[in-house]
Parts: sequence; structure tokens; C-alpha cells
Amino acid sequence: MPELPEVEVTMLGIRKALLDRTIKKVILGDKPLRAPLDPALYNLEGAKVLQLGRRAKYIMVHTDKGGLILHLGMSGHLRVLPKETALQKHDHFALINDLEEEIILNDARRFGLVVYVPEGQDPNELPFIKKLGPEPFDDSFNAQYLYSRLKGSSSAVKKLLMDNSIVVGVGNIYASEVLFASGISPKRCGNTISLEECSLITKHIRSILKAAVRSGGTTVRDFSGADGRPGYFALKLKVYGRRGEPCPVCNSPIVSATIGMRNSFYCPKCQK
DNA sequence: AGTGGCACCTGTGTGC
DNA sequence: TGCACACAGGTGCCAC
Repeated sequence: MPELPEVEVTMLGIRKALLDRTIKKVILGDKPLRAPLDPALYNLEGAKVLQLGRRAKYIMVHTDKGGLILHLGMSGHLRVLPKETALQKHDHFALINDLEEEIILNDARRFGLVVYVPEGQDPNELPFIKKLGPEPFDDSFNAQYLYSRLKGSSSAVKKLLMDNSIVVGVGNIYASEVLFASGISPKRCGNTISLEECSLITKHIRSILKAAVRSGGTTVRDFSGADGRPGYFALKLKVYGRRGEPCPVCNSPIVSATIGMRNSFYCPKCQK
């Protein structure tokens, strides 16, 4: 489901129910997600939430009794629901705050992740966080940097944009959209992308991700924010999911191709 | 080291 | 209607 905009929208959506509130109860489902649910998560009962943030597609929660890291995987979503809402199928993790609101993680495919970070441990030092590349909105993510990372690679540029160690937050939908906006074929090898093209790519990653956050994210199948409302950026997608439809610029039919085992959409005429 | 392929899991849509 | 199959927004591990 979620790329950076969807995670950002979700994080903002649960913010009000968590920030400066106390976690009264932790509920763990019995099925494992990407990793089994750690019983140490119960340490968060009685904790006061000090800060909420996002790193890549991870939601980071800091409390006075340790940290919590949430990842939505492919199908996960977090909802804030009124007190005593019964858990549904695929609800695997829940927090109840001091207002008795329930913050529930539902994840049919169980590719998500819930991690407890013991008090005093720096979450940024966890291996899966430490290896992440720059945030797309960081100054360090610029044309020169991207060029240096692409120029040695024979992989398709679209696959490289989805590589977390190069830049975080760009998933399958936005990689297609960014390359369309940049006029670059998703099949081009990284080592054929010029510095000028890297400048276009960095610019469009920022503008498209920002616009998607403003629209409440992209709902392709079943994404919704913490209030249950869908995102509306799907209406603004120019190529993703539009095989056979006319290119919004030149009217040629949009085509799709499998790149790095993921479906990719592009205009063969506009994208060289 | 860099790269491609596959695995994890369930739900949904399509075609027969 | 039922069934089989392909596919879905992410990520980590494996073998080359």
C-alpha cells in the first residue's frame, strides 16, 4: 500500500491520538508480521508519547519508556477508532490511549513490522534504519549525489529510484510518475543518466511526493488515512495504472513493462 | 560489491 | 457459480 506520502498522511493522522497522550494498553495479535510481535512491546503500557515522526516508510514513536517503530508493509493501515471497537480480521496490533481511543494496525498480507526500541537505545542505530539512504527532502539528496549513485550502475533507473539505500520513500507508483515527469524512460540504465537529468529527477521526486501528501496520499486499491478516508492523488496520477490510456502530453498510448519484477508505466514517446 | 530473482502472505479481479 | 491464476503500494535474503 504505502509509499512515503501514505506513511506521512498516516503518521499525521494518528498524531492527535498519540502525541502527549499516555498509552494505557497494548494489544498484540498472535500472528507474526515480517517479524513476530515482541512481548517487550508491553513495556509501552503507561508510557507517555513525547514525539512522532517518520523515517523513510517507518513511523517512529518516542515515549518515556522506549520507542516504537511501525511499518505498514504492502497492505497495512493504521486507524484511530472510538473506545471498545472490537478487533477485526487482520488487526494485529493496537494501542489504547488515556482517552480510550484505539489505534489499530490492520495488515492483511502481514508484510508490516512493529518493533520495540528499549529505553536508551537510539533507533537510528538499528541496522534496518541505519542502512537507509537520505530523505528526499534533505539537502543531501541533490543532483550531484544522485548522479554519483547512478553512474556506476547497470540497473534500470526505475529500480534504482526504488532502492532504499539511494533514496527512501519512492515506491512503485511514484517511481513511474517521477520518470514520466522527468521525460526519462524507466528502462534506462543508471549509468546513462546525466547530471542534468538527475537534477530533474530530484526536483520531481520532491514536488510529486509533496503534492501527494497534500492530496492525502494515493488510493489504488485500499489505502486510507487514519480517519478512514481515501487519498485522492490517484486522480492525479499521469501514467501509473493507465496502460492503453492516452498520454496526457502527447496522446500516445501509455504502455507497461515489468522492470525489476514490478509493473511500470510510461509513455514511449515522451520518455527517452 | 552489484545484481537479479524469489520469498514472505492474503485478497481481489479476470478469464475460462 | 466455481475454480485457477495473475497480480497488488515493500523489503530482505539468496545465489550468482
